[in-house]
Amino acid sequence: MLEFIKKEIKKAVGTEVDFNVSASEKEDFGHYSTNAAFKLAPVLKKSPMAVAKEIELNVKGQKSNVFSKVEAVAPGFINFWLKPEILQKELKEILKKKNKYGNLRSTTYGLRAQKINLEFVSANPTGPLTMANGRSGFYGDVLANVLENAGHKVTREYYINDTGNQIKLLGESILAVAGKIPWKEEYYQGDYIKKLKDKSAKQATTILLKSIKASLKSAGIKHDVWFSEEKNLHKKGELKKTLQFLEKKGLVEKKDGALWLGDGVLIKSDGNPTYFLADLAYHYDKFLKRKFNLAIDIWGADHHGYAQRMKKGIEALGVKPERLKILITQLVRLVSGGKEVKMSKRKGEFITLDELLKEVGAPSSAKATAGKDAARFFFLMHSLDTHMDFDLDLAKERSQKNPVYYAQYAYVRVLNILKRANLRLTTYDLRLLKSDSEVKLMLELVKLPDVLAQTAEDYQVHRLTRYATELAKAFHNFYEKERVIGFGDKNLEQSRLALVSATKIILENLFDILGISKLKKM
RNA sequence: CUCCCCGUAGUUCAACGGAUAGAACGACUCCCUUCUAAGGAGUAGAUCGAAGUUCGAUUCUUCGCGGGGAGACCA
Repeated sequence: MLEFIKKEIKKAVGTEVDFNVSASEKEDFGHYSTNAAFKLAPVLKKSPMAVAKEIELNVKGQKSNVFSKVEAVAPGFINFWLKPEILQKELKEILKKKNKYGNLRSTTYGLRAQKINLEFVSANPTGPLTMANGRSGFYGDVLANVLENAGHKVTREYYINDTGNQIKLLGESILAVAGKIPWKEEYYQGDYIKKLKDKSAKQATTILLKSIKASLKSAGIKHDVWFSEEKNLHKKGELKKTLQFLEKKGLVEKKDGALWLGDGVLIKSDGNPTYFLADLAYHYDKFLKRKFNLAIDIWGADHHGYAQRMKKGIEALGVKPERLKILITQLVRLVSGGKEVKMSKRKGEFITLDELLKEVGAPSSAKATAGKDAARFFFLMHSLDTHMDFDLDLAKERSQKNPVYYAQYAYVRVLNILKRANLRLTTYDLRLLKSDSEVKLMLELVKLPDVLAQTAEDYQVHRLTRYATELAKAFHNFYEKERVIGFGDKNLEQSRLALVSATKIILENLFDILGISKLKKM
């Protein structure tokens, strides 16, 4: 819809200039508004208001005018009201395309389909998944959905660091907890280590990885590829190959008995490879062997300092650094009783993802997965840059008020109406839909493609949860104001049923992308 | 010491450089003989400070103040 309106306005603007169109938040500002006059004013050396007036006149003079009202407003905004036919036509489009509405593959958004590798979670198999892993897990899962919906080919990947120092430590920790070797400060603690007694490091890794997979499954987070550092890189000699590749290019230096690439060590003076080299080999694999156009890595803020080195590293591999996008998620702080509780994986002090899902679940619900939706929505509401404060007690208390239920309840209401209705969507006349709440609902419904397109561009996934709340609000409002079934007017009833059907479609498409359950009853 | 992120209603968070800064929860008023009140209508309530750029700054720049995170031959 935005693109469509922009095109219309562009005709009236004439001059080539970059401007914005956005859906208005207030009724006074029309359905949509633009800042085109502000952008054009310096070019024409006129005041924004004068330019706005001119554009207003041009729009009004157009033959195929799609607006019922155009208004230039001080200091230079132009507000647009869509003709009802335009909205009605779009509503028909929803009813026709059904679950394909919002799918950008077939639209004019002009996105070039890319082969994308999205790597997320990738927690070391040295302990259970924590709730912080949940944050990047939910985010990555939904981002993948959004990118796929935009027509990209997405591989969801989990990189398993199943070799190296931390695995060695894990093995020693198990022995130390059992009293077989002396204790060291850096060892892992926690009950789960005790349960692993008599297991070798390798066995323990396998067991822990299994539990990680189980946690992700119950959280509804999907991965396509489980990439083992040990099997897919070390055993295949990929580190050596990558090192040779860099040496051939003359980029590797020897200093203090170690091999360096820039300011990063590739091979330690004891002859062992570093994580950096393994990571380079991994990205060599992503870009040069598997030929992804774009790799998106989601990392925790505790690794952000490493991003710069990684970018330089892949540049050394001959890959343009823009092809690697590193998204940093800020850490989740755990708060209890107003005080921060330090989480430490090593010390075994953390809240696992499993615990979170269990605690946040609504007690009234019989469904075991109830917490899944609440936790997912909670994390997805926040931008990745927020330093979230998470109070488990508060979360438990508030979980019943989680906005996810607000959205799901709207869906339940939709289903109830349709269940009771004698629905024959052949006789409806959308022109009958002109009350305030009906128009507002329509305006929300048609936003879906815009919201999805923007998110596929800027990765701001939290926009989707906001949209879900706004859409639900528009529907609840409509539900309250207008009766759909059995109020006497059969024609209007059919028209409203069409509107409700369209709402069902949009909610379903949105829930699918968010990974939220489509509850039939609440 | 250097670098990165953050600072917005009582609380948790939104706001491509745009209009009267939005939601949710909490507080306070109202609304269930009608498709589930897990709902609706309404009230009160906020940009850390100081300069600068701009027609316009929560947003950009600089400097403070406060919080979080980095700065290994760990991963």
